[in-house]
Amino acid sequence: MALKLNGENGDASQWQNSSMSNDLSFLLARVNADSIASGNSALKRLGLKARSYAVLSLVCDDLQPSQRDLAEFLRLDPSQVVTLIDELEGKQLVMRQPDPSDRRSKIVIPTSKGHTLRTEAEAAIATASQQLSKSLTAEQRKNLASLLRTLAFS
Amino acid sequence: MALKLNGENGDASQWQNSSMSNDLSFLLARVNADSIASGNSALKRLGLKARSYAVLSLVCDDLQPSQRDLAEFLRLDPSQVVTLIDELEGKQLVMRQPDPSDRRSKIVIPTSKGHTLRTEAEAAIATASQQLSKSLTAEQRKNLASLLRTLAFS
DNA sequence: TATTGTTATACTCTATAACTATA
DNA sequence: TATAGTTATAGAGTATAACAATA
Repeated sequence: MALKLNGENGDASQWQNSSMSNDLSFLLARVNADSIASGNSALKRLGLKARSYAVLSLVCDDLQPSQRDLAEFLRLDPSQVVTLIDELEGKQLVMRQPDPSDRRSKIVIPTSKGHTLRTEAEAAIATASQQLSKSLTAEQRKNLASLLRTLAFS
Repeated sequence: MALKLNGENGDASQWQNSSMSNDLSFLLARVNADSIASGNSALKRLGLKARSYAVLSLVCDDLQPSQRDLAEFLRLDPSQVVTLIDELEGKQLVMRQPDPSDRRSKIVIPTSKGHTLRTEAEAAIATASQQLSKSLTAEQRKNLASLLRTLAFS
């Protein structure tokens, strides 16, 4: 074997010489893969995934988003949002409500059950996120979130 | 419509009040989605995608990885690596070479055509990455890469 | 005519199990 | 018995086009 790999992250000292370790898109992809895996794992017992948690969480803020709004914000196709809302509505976590000012559009609002589950899910995600970024100091974590937020909303 | 959205990133001032804008996993997912889209777009004319570029780039470093090594590093299933190497080999960008010390294993090495394309692809990705992170200063960009590297290799 | 939600569909990505050849 | 690569297959995720209702 050309490369000796140890542990779940392999032999970092070998790979850190690779050109990819300076590649922002690669680093994002790899860290995101780990993040989704840890998120899905943490949310499993609640019957949610990273994706459905994001929708539920957004709906539970007081933004009253339409399905279109959710699609744009979460970088999803509108048809995917249909499926996600179907799921959450089937579990009585959210409800579709026609927008009085535009009857084509449907506003998504949370149920009390949805609010409750969201609170639990938020805690589960916080723990998973803490675990994921345990190699960073609290300040570094804040800094990382701030930089990503700038990229996300620029 | 409950939320007014303008431009490709929507109305940031509205969404930045949402709970998700503090959620590391969400921020990673969204920025990664933009990164893959811009990467794929930049690589399209070269017949590559973000994924195949990562493999080619790694192979073009002098690490002589086995397919197993690539799978572990890129967080891919070994069967996915088969497909990726098949593609790259079909385009004569890389070659499979049996490992003399373990004939079960195959080392992947670049062709000169592979090296050439990798150089072009590297430039394309650099431009796309620059574009993606144009809202950050050079120092912030370095800082972001450093933080992500810590997470990726911790 | 354009847009929202919806459905259907196909395409990509990812995960699993089984097979072969080696160790 | 265990591991690397391979194959087949199914499941999840994503993208596209078309349709009904509404603007």
